Amino acid sequence: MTDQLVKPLPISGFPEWVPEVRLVEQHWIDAIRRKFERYGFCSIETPSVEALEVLMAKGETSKEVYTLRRLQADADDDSDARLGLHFDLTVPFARYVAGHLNDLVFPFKRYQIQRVWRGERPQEGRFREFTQCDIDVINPEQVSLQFDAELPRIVHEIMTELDLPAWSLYLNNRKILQGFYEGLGIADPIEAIRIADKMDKIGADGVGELLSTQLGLSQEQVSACLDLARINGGDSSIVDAIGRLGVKSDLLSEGLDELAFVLDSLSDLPEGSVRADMSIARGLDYYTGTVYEAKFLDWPSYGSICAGGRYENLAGSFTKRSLPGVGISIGLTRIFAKLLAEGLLTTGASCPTDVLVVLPSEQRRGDATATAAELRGRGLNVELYHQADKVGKQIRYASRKGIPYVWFPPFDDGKPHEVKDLGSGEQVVADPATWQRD
RNA sequence: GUGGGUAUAGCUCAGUUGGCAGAGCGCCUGGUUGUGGUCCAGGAGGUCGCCGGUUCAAGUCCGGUUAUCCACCCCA
Repeated sequence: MTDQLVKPLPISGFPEWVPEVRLVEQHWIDAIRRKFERYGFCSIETPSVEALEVLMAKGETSKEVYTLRRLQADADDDSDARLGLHFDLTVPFARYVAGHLNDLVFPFKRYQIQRVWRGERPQEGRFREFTQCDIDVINPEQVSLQFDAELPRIVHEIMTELDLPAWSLYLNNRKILQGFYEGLGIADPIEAIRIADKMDKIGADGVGELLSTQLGLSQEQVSACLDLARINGGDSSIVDAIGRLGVKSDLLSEGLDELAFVLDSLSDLPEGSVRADMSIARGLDYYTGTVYEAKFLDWPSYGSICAGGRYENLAGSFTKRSLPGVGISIGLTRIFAKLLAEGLLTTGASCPTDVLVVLPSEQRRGDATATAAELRGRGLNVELYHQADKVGKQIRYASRKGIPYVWFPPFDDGKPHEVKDLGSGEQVVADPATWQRD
């Protein structure tokens, strides 16, 4: 027992915002949601926890999963022990689809905006709790390649609407990488892909070094890999460039066809917003075709602000039906936090209130309450100042919260209502039944 | 998990070779009568992260511990 104060420290990696910042974040979420719905994606929400075996179904991410346990659980009670907080929205989505096969209409297009948790060391742009905005399309047997192009288009429209600093969406296709590496006779293409993905981090020399020391590749193989990784461009002409490297495999040409299709489909987007880049691989091993990764141009090492790709059978662990899909995720928290840190967010009011109704005196409370109610009835967000403080203090309250208008009910019988515009300082006679804000 | 930095007021930080705890911003009050922002005056607010050691004396030096930040790993 103690009556000492607990320091109200924020928890590292678990961001929270002051009201005026949160208001901006809510507007972002609204904009993202509207755009997802504009393309016909429907919303689902899955529980924050999944069975550990679901979370572990793909990849070995066990170390970053937070597990659930009651503080006072009996020693022999492990009923919750098999639950973990989800670390992304794709795996829960796959489980959801597999579990609701009979209730869903396919191709199933869903969006999901939820928090996820990862037990990693927090850093700039790296959080332990953050919000992802996912869209995925999933369909039995096959998903049209059109979706591979539609998803980046949606993301492009959202990022444009949010007016983000310069960014680019990088595109690749796992089939190209895997086919190319197999065509080179590399035994472990998956591991080679993983190493190649570090290109922007450790550079071509570093990647070459790892490829030769860890995978034992020959000098020719290494230089071929690096030649491939160096190829990038905004249109399908890069397909020819890759072809000129002289490696042949069926998988490779399949990947090249797909990539060319996606690039051609997006050719109307502004120059540079979508680029193919052979050094992009994505760490997650369930991607099998198109992969996406977006970054800020000014802060390339900040990490990806958006990522996704195509997977042939993500739900394979949950059902025998073949359920390929393609999806993309916007890293809302990562993007938002960066803009906040760079001072690039324009914040306004800290509350949604349009009008503060002044309480002139305790005797006038009835009038003031009625005035507030009338304004609310006309669709305005209105709060009544509940203490008969000095008028200056009441105005100051409105001013500090960013409330644009202060309403003065009559201070004496027979006097008119007045409304003050805090932006201009102007104060005019007004009728609560007809007043319109500018 | 590995390596390095930091820890002083609500926030951002100063604090000399060890000698009584500071600034800016923010907050509260006042500058008469029914009006915010600017300006002026006043005020509140700190076991100097925590535990131990050296010393007449520790925010300052030493050891430990915790938190935090950065890099690695990995990723939105």
